[in-house]
Amino acid sequence: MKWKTLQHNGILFPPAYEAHGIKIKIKGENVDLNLNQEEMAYQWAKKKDTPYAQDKVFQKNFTEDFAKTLPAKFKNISYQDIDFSHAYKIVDKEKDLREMMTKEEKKALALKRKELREKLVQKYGKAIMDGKEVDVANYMAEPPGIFIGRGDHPLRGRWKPRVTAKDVTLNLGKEAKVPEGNWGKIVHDNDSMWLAGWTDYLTEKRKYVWLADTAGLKQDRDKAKYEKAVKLSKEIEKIKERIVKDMKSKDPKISRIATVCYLIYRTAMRVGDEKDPDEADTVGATTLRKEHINITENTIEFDFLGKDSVRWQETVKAEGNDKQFQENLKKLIQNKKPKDEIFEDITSRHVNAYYSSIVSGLTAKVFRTYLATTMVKNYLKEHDNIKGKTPNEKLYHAKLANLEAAIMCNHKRTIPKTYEDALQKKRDTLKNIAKEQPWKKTMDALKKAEAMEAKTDAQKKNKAKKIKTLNEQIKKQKEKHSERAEKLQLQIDLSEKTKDYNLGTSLRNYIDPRIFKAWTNEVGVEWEKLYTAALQKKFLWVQNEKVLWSELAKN
DNA sequence: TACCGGACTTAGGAACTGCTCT
DNA sequence: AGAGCAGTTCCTAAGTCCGGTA
Repeated sequence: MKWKTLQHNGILFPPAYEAHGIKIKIKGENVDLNLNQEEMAYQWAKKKDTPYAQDKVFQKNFTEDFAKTLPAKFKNISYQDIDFSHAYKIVDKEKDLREMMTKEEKKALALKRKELREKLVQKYGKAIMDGKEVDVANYMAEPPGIFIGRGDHPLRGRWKPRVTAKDVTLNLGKEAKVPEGNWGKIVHDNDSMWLAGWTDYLTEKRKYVWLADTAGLKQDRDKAKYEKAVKLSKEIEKIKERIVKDMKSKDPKISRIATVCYLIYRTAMRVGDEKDPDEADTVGATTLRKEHINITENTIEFDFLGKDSVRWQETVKAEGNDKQFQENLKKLIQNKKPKDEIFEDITSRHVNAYYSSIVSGLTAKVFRTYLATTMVKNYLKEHDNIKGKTPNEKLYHAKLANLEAAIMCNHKRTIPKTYEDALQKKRDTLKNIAKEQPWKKTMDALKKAEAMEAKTDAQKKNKAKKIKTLNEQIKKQKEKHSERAEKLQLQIDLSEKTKDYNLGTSLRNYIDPRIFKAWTNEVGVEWEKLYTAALQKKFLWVQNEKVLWSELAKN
């Protein structure tokens, strides 16, 4: 049971589509559009300048769904048959109007948006769970639109229809007042955390409305996740021994399971669950195929598409226990074809059953938490001559630790289009800063003061005072100048190092926040400088933890 | 064991905000 | 003061894990 009482105001639906008077032609013939069809055309037009619009599968999928809504004679049209030029014109015009708006108009519009949002949050953004007010995360139903998957998703370009109240199930306490609306179903499932849910027409996946990270229930679970990783770290030697032993097992199935488990422990790879055929072809540890690995004399090379079709390229040097691992892999792929799964009949269930037989509650994903957290802890431990450094250097240092975790978890990002230009600009600015001498004027004043004639005691005193003040001023100016240069230099360095890595995901989901909490306390830098306002709220539970770096650093 | 589907966590990129530098 | 952009939040897709049923 997760709660006793639960009250909320249901969910909000996106506004109905407003007609723009879009006209289209199919094979040269004018075709009238109803509101739904026009909405589809409008959404397509909004995508026209993105790479999606050039994607053949995207075009074909959209055209098919669009054709389904049209008269029978258009059933078999192809993308090239449709003339969207009027829709494109309308979208361009809207964009122009937005850009032509004056500062004041933009500001007024932003303010209006903000006010509306605040009003809606008042009504839908709060729930009362067990007598306490808690924030709701996503209280709005997903708007209709063109499905954009990641990688080669077979459904990309298809139309995701509008969700209405009758599609939605609300989860409320028995005592709660049912919010007004034509809801599909009301349930009182106090074993669940969701407030509302519906099944997505297109993907046939269940969608949910959840509480925000700030809710007590969420905080407890987040802490429990990191506690699991702590438990794993305490038992890691035992686990490793068992896996290494079982990799040599005579029972081929046990050996296979142990080999996948070693892979996960060694690389922080995801376990790799079963997938639907109408999803992008991505893999994890248990679903790796022969074509994804290459074994050389003393390495194992991995190259495959993982979650979100992010490429995972890694070379594992086979040393120590890795030798057995390498041997097992070699044997496993021996008589297989490139498309064959390396671990054949092994699934995530086998892996998790095996792990939890060693440590209760242990599953594959805990390894990613454990490995990312350990990475950060060890990096900070090994680079501990930091206390005398500036706050900028300390934070830079923490971010390098964060980067280690991101690399471990393979949190890659596409390099931003403006990356090179932005970096060059920073380099140029740094060069200019080096040339600047903002203390020069003060220096001149100092020289003048020094040359000043002073006869009486009062004059001498006055002169000395002036010289002292100017010297102090110069010192301050120089400090400020060098700090500015230092800050920019560190920024440049970090942006080069994190070029294609995304630090946010590991910070949010994998690194035990108590590590950075203890470390920032230890070295005297603000914890808040590492975590955004939203993350500070997510990790509110950390505030009640007594964490000492000296204790954490012991193991 | 195979398969299905529900519940919950993790994920990258788009959209937006607000801060810094000129 | 205003532009430009870095940092942050939002969005929702895509995973993990597990219970249930045949």
